[in-house]
Amino acid sequence: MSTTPYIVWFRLDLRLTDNPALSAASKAGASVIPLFIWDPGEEGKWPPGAASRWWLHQSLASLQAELARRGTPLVIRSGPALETLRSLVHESGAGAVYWNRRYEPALIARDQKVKEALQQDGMQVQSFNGALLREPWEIRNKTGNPFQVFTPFWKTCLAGPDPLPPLPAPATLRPPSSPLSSTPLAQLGLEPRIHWTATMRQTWMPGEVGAAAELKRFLSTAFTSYGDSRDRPDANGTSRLSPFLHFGEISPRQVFAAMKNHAESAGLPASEWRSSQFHTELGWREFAHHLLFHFPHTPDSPLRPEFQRFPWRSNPEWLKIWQRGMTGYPLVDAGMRQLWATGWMHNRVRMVVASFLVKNLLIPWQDGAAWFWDTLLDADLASNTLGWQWSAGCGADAAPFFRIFNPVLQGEKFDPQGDYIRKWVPELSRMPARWIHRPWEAPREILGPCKVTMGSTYPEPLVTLFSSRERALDAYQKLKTSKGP
DNA sequence: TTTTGAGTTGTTCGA
DNA sequence: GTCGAACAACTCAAA
Repeated sequence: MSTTPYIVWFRLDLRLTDNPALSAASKAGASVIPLFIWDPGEEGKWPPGAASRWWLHQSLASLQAELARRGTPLVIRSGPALETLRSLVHESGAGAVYWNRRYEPALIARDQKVKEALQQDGMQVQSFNGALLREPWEIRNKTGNPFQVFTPFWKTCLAGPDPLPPLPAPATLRPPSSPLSSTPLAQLGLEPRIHWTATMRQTWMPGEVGAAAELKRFLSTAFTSYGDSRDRPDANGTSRLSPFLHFGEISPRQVFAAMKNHAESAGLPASEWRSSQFHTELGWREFAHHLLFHFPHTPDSPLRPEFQRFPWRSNPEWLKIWQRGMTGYPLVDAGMRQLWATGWMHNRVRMVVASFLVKNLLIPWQDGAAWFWDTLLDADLASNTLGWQWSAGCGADAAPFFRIFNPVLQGEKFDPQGDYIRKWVPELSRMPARWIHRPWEAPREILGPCKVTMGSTYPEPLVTLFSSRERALDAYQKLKTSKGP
């Protein structure tokens, strides 16, 4: 064992269980100094948005409490990472810095610089994989290139050995001999000044404990009703693990292992649970990171270069109407309002609102991605980029451009009773299921008693589905026929 | 080496 | 009402 303390630099791995950097440091160091550094400026164009900052605050509070319980207080500092690390090394006499990797392009570059500089200082520096089942550089197709199609990518991932079982939380953490100063969490200013987080507080319990509870809740349905109910925004059928996974309050290895155990104890054959729809969702998370790593320009630019020429039409007014959930299409509006109120939106509805923005309104997908980035609690650069490029048809293995969701049909199919609409668009709550997804077509004798006046209590549709669809297909046609750089 | 078939999440149209 | 075809283009792997 070393005679110096080891710094564990916490980033998007805010947990004690299955934390490779923490486990390694607690074995090797004389003591462990858990550190969190707040410097959003180092995250390039993608510092955490308002919703993410709220979650981060709660999650840090939870980590702080867990570490305090073990007698090893979390050190919180703000400022440039390298400078902060160097001064903490100076104060504490630490001999090593360990962390778990991040995959955002700006942070890969930052971490590389930090690593080299600290090594030149004579520090031992080591990074670990705490966020993915497979590292992006491990997976290649037969020609040695990164995959751009999901199915062969995931098949290749699964062909390798199973991920190692999750690490237990270190049994004991030895605190440094003298206390180190720490910035009070509140001073980071992560929580919004205006108080709009009441619903989020009721909906979520950020932190490692909350993550474990959410996983436990979900497991009982993961192999039975998930396949049927995951598409139903009117039911609580999804895993809701995305924010916990993003902040690393639970690792994909833990989820993988829990699913495996649960399936085996239920006597489910491996072939069956490995092809279960939720298991595949873990694959999409991996695929998103794979793509971001190999194609680092994709948060801003389309993966398919010809889409640079696509005739998007920026429209700040329409964008605002979409953001506020006032498009006149109930499913779109319900989704956008759910997002605003809770920091989360059902996956099926995310696809519908994205399709509506980029296809029916022809607004650049980057505008939608930016809004999701600011408002989603689970905002994740890899997943957000994949999702929007998939929706816009300009990404890897993307939806064909002509696949344009019809929000009315999607509503009638996946929210047949209209319960999701009633919850998030209360001005339509009296509408019968027959008309709730198409109120502008409802006869007067229905609207009246339901206290709905189109254009007054609820907006008229912003565009007509038919003509906006034609316009999108026409724009796409032009893209195909125009040849250019 | 070349060819072939399949590929997360849909809609519309016409038979 | 139901059903298949059309709606693109390209990646990837298997034949």
